[in-house]
Amino acid sequence: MRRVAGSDVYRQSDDIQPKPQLMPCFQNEIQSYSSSGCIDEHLADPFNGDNIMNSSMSGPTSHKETATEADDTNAGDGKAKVMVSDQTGEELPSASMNFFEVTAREKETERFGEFLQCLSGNVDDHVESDILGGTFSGEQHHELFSPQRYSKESLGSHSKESVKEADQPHRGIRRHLHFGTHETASLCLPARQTDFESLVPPHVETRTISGSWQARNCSQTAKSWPSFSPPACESVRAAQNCGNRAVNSIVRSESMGSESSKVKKLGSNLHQQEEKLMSYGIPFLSFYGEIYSHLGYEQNESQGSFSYQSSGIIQPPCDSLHLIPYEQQATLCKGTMPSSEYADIVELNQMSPERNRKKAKYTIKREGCRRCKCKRSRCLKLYCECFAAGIYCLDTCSCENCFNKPEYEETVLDMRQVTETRNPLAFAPKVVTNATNSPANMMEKGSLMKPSSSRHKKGCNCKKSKCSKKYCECFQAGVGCCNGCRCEGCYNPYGKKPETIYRRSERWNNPSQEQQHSLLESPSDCIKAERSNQFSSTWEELAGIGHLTPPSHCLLGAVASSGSLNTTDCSKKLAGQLQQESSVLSPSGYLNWNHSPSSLSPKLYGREALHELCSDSFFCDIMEDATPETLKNTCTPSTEGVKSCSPNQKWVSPPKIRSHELRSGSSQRLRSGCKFILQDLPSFPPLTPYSKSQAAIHQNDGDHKGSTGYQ
DNA sequence: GAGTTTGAAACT
DNA sequence: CAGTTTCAAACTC
Repeated sequence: MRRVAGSDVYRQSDDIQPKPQLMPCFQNEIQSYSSSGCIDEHLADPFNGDNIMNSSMSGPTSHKETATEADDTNAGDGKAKVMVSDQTGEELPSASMNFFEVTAREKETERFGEFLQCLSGNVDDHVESDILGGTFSGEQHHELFSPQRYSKESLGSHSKESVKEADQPHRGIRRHLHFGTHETASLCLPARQTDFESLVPPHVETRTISGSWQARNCSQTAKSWPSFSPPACESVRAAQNCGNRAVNSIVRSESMGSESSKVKKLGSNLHQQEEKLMSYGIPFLSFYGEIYSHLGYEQNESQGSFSYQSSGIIQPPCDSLHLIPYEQQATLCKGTMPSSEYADIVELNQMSPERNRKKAKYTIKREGCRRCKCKRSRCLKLYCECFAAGIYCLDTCSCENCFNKPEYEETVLDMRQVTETRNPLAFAPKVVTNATNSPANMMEKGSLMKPSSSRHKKGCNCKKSKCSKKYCECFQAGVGCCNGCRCEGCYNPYGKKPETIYRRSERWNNPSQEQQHSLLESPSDCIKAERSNQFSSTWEELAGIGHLTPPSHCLLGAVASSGSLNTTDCSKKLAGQLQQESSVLSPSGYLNWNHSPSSLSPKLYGREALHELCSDSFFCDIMEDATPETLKNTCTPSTEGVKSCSPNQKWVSPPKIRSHELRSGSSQRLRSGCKFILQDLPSFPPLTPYSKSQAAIHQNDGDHKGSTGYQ
């Protein structure tokens, strides 16, 4: 019997019923200002119920109808029940929604004025007074520690609070800043986007913020929402987006036009305020990031450069889709080119003029219509490109019964959690990129943006497409197939799957390994043996460092990569060594960290995750070219040129480690793995200055000792 | 635009 | 963990 369409979604998430949230989203506003070109519109535009409904219920799907219905209802009694029906006509549990009432709207407008005031220089007053004054009440404290509740309240009950707090002018903002102040102490950034959204009054769309949940999550430690590595943090995809930007720059420059100066101005102001906020540990990134990304785009695209001019606090938005405003998601999504659209562009440059034209037409066509078209998944499963990418669906999507919208934030978050429970790396970047790519490498194989050493994290499993069509994830991502792929008859133009597994094993330069492999009869045996050997350890040992900030994450990754170490002791030793090495690798203390901190939450990462993270493609193939010369010269014996453990190799590791490694047949592989992890994890934008980060780590260590951090 | 193919994701 | 089903994108016509 055929299952009722979409029923699984509800089965899975009985508690995850769509929870329409009425707070209009800033992101939508950004989206609209971009098109209209003026952010001031939002500031000046008084509360507009229609807008709210339209924005919160926007979408090409049935929600629009729902919105209309709700709006009508709203006109009657100020409340609306949104009945969301799925395809089968089955009525979803409705969510009763309290809409903002007129007085509340006015107050919210006032609050937004305060918000703006904060942005223009008074933020620290609020924060400081709270910090110094110790104004945490028990209730507030509870709220701070109850993201779930807070999240609901921040939206569902926001209107009530608006009224209730109407005569407490600063409370709204201050209360939310408490979050930040508290975090200053605990370094637990808000676990929900709504926490930060709450900084923005309801009539200001926070969709930019909420839509970039991944952005904020990137700034979070592992304690917070676990899912973030979305393409948001997907450096490769971001790189593709950079490519997209090149294509879309004209569009954007036209759409933004003279308004860019306003955005710049606001961005500048925000930058200043962010620095203040950041000094208190308040995550201002999301909001700022959106603005900044606008600036970045404009600046760099006009210069024809893909590089970003960092503020010094935030790394190039180019590195992460999450920093791309919702509007720009739309723009990008017009060519969302999840993976290889950019490759199409690259391809354009290489093709004959005639084919170029044809391809260009194709690309443009795709740019105009690209987004998901989900019908049954409600955009809450990985089938959905948007969901999988960690972004909300846009109006440009053609999906039906879409719940991947800011107004269903909790549903989305819950589903992400469910998805991550199933596969902790579900939202991790599908393509891992060598962080050390030189421009030359970037140009290699005709790929402008796609480093030659990029590999699909998991590898494809193509049977019929020969990896030469977009059915193939590797091809789609514009990367070559690797040993991690299980494809058959690979003909990936970006790089065929290496012929034998054994050849790869030689790279480990481990005599014992080679010997071991020589005993294996088939490639599959090699795979199994190698994998089991490589990844026999688990991350349980590492549970204590899951919430550490990048440098420690690096260590975590490095240790994790040392899968062949089977004893905790060894891991500890290695950790010690790696800690030293890490300082070499990244003087700044910011090691490239590709996966979201939350994604690396030890609780979620078991053997499987480790296995996946350290998949062959992730590990083996890139290793050679992933290692920078400095490392090769110092502690990397794992080049082709060094077939075995050379006594002449100069190791930078402490003698005790070396002695251990000399005893260990997998020492070199370990090192290689470690280096690889350290190097290849895509850049994770340092969200705070190093000094702050270090202080944070220090503080965090104290605060979180004995805690796995993740909840 | 409809129908088919394909392979990932989800499910059993 | 393997086999099956579901799903949506990619592709073809």
